[in-house]
Amino acid sequence: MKWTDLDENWCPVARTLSLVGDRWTLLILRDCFLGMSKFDEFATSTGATRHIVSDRLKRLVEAEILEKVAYSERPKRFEYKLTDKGNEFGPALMTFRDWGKKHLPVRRPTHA
Amino acid sequence: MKWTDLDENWCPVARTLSLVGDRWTLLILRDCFLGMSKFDEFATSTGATRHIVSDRLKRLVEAEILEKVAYSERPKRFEYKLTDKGNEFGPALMTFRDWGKKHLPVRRPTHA
DNA sequence: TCCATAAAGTTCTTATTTGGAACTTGCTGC
DNA sequence: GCAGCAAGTTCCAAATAAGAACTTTATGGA
Repeated sequence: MKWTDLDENWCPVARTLSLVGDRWTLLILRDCFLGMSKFDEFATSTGATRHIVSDRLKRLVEAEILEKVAYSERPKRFEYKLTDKGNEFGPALMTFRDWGKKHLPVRRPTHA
Repeated sequence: MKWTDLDENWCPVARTLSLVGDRWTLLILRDCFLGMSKFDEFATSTGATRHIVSDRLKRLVEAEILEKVAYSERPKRFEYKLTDKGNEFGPALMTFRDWGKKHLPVRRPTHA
């Protein structure tokens, strides 16, 4: 079964997962909430390959979770901004954050 | 980059994703909250292959999100129960559910 | 002029994960 | 002793992801 097949599933959790249910997508969204908006920022911050970043941003724009807006003509440069729909996903990431903070503490500190 | 490399990441969202950040894992957890507990229930309900179900359950048990308990000796049969740690993940699934209900309505009704 | 750098992607090849189906094991009941 | 169930495992083919290099459009020097 392909995960895009979940998009008409009876369960709203499954439908949500069909769209954002993979780690790279969710990490990119986290970065959006941290204020990032550019392609290379996402690539560097998440550690995903440029290929993946490209693919996931495309999906997110298609789903109207992000909006692609030009911040420079010549050379054409774009940034990605959360739409209202995207912003409303914030609480979900906060539950992930809280659960992670409580149940998955870091053993060895990471230096920034 | 492999997603298990995220488990010591500075970001609690990333650490959470390293553990549960894929659609099958999250669907299995959804099923647990719906009261399911057996291998075949997960396989049927999620549509994941038995291979995947086996792998994900192993991970979840290892992470102490689920607990594998025998409900029958001879033949040995097991069920998977949410631990306290697992139960506390409930709010995350609820935010997914709520977001899905609001932003991803089903177009054509699925007949149960 | 020529070279370096930057952003935002795309392309390529190789490795890893999935998908799908069949097989296994230990028992129960007919 | 054959069929069926539950809980997996094994196998191979197909899909996805990883990693690095390349492209395009433009700016800032030396």
